[in-house]
Amino acid sequence: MGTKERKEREREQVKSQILTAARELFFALGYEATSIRSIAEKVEYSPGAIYLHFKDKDSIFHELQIEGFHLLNEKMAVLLAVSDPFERLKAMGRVYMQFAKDYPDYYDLMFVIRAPMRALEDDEEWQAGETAYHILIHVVKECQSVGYFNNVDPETFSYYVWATMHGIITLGKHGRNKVVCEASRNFIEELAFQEFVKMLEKK
Amino acid sequence: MGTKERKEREREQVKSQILTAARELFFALGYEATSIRSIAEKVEYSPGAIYLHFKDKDSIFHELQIEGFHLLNEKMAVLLAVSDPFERLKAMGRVYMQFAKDYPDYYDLMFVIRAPMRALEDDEEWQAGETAYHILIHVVKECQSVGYFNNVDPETFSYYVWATMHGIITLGKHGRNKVVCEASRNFIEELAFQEFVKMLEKK
DNA sequence: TTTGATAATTGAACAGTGTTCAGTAATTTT
DNA sequence: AAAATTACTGAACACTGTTCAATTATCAAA
Repeated sequence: MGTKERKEREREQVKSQILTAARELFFALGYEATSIRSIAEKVEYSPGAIYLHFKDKDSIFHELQIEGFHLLNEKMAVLLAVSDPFERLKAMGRVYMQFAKDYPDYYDLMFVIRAPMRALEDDEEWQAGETAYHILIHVVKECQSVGYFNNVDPETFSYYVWATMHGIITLGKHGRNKVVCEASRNFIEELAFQEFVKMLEKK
Repeated sequence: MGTKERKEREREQVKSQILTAARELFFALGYEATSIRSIAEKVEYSPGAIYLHFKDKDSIFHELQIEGFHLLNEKMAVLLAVSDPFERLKAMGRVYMQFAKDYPDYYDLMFVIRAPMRALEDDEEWQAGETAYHILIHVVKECQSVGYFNNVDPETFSYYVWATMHGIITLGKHGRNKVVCEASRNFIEELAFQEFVKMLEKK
């Protein structure tokens, strides 16, 4: 009697439907504006039914967050094609920036929005989130082995590199600074990135 | 017949009371958790009365945001005591970082939270927000005049410097990355800042 | 096939949010 | 004292996330 297995499958399917609806609404309306009720309506269930598959709103977006990390890791795969360590580091910056530009909502969920992060404490799934950072540390170490970044702790330096990229990505995005108008944002971010690369080259 | 002036004064006073209540609640509970109703209760008015003095919730926090900018500008005053341009630039970074640490809620309101920023579009009061950035550009130019940062556009470079500081400040704060646990956050941010300073020194 | 148990689903309710507005109360002017 | 102006209230609206008793559907055993 494989009815139990089938039920299990059906449950997974419903859960996946909810997740799909949540994803679409999230990309269209953002985190705050995506309500449980709107998700429920999209999958044609009652609001209460959502809570049969997810503990709360956060845990829905936690899954989307994990998706984001996996997607970022996939994007990082192109780095394998770059053999020179420093070139690879630069390419990594490019990929990271492009990811933030292509999926601003994922980026917010992963690195800006406070709420859903709680959910991934003491969680092995966080490995997905760690990976990119570990790759960064690895690449930095490789750079050191070919003469870059001497007399520097690779972990600290990696964190600094990450922070810089994060700053370039988020400074103009949130709280439109007027200093940089919407139109020229991409441009100045690109320039800031190039500035950063120039700095790295001289080390 | 100074009744009109008195009424005006009374209105200002009530507005200031509301602002004070909002500020206290905001620092105690954060932006989201500070409700119009809780503000109203604190000043012993009905919720509707708030809207006699402020257009909406955003415009209340807009005023607090301006406060934050003014406070930051005040903190920047110590820079006048530093004569060497590069030392002044470093001190500016320190002040900015300390401000973010001392008043994290102000910082969020000013540079992270999306919502209240809308309110200060086409607003002369934004000058308060511009000031610090203009000081930064000025200091960078001074640094250039004594041999630092050659062959670099000062505005772009300033933006890059700002973005780096912003990144160092915000990366660990939002979405506790687990990569850096709560306890060691201050430490790694300090190290990242020092790393940045080292980079700048070599330019 | 009917019964009893189990699982799935609902929809109303709770306590909260920002915001509006008709109605009331206080104040000032005539 | 009456009229006009201003200040203020509090109920209501349309939302939010979340819970839970009641209902319905599904399935295993008799």
